[in-house]
Amino acid sequence: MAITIATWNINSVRLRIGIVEQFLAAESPDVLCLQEIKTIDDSFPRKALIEAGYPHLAIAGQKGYHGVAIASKLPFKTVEKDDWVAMGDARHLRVRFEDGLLLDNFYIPAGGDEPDPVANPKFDHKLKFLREMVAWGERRRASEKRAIVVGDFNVAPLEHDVWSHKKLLDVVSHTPIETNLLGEVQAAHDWVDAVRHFVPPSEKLYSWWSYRAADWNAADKGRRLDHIWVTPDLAGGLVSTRTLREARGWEKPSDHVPVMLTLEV
DNA sequence: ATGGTAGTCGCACTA
Repeated sequence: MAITIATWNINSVRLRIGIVEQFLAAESPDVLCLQEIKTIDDSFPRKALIEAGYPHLAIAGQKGYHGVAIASKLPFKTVEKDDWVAMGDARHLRVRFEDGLLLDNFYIPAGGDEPDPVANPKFDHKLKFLREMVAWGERRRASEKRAIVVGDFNVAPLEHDVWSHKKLLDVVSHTPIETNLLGEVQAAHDWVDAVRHFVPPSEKLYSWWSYRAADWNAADKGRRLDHIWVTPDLAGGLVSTRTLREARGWEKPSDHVPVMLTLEV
C-alpha cells in the first residue's frame, strides 16, 4: 500500500485553518503532521479536520507557543508524547499505525540568535534536545525497523539546504555544531533523508523563507528546515517527494511550506 | 552592521 505523509510548520493552526483545508483538498495526503500549532488542545480546530476527512487526531498543544499535531485518515494504534530536555514543551508526538508503522513528529527548538550555548540558553536547549535525539535513536535502532520521523528540525544540514553556505556558517540553523549534531541524530538510527533521496544534494532546496524579506520569492534566501526521514527497511519503498514552494505565496502564508513523501509500506 | 515581519488570551516572548 502506498501512503503519503506531509509535514508543515503552520505557525498557528487556528489562524491558518483555511489554507490547511485548501492543502488537504488539493493534495489529499493520508497523514498531515503539523508544528507550531500555537494552541491548547481544547482550541484545536478538530471539526474542520474531521470534515476534511481526517478523523484520527493526535494533539500535543500548549498555550501560545510551539505545539504539534497529527491528522490522519488512517487510525492510530497508540499515541505518545515525550517531554524532551524536561522542559514541558509540546514539541513531540508519536503514533503507531495498525500495521506497526511508527511515526514521530518533532518541533526541534529554533535556538535563538546567538550560536553560543554559554551566552544563549536557547541554543544550549537546542543542542541538548539534539543530543537526546541521538540517544533516542541508539536505543530504538535495533527494534524499530519500520519508522518515519518528520518535522521542523530547525537545522538546514547540507550546503545547498541554504541560500549561501558561507554566509550562514555562523547563523543558527546552519552552524557546524548543529549540522554535525543532526548528522549524529541521523546516524544513530541510520535514517535515510527521503527528500534528498530524490533531489540531489547539489541542487538548492528550501522549505522556509523568512517573513522579514521584502520579497521572499525574488530574494529567495531560503533554508531547508523541514525534513522527512525513514528507516533503511522502508527506503526501498520510497516513491516520490514534493516540497510545495508555491504555498509560501498563498494568502496569509506560514513561513514554512509543506513537505510530502509518498512511499510503499 | 542593522533591522526587517508574524503570532500569541500582550504590556514580552518566540520565531
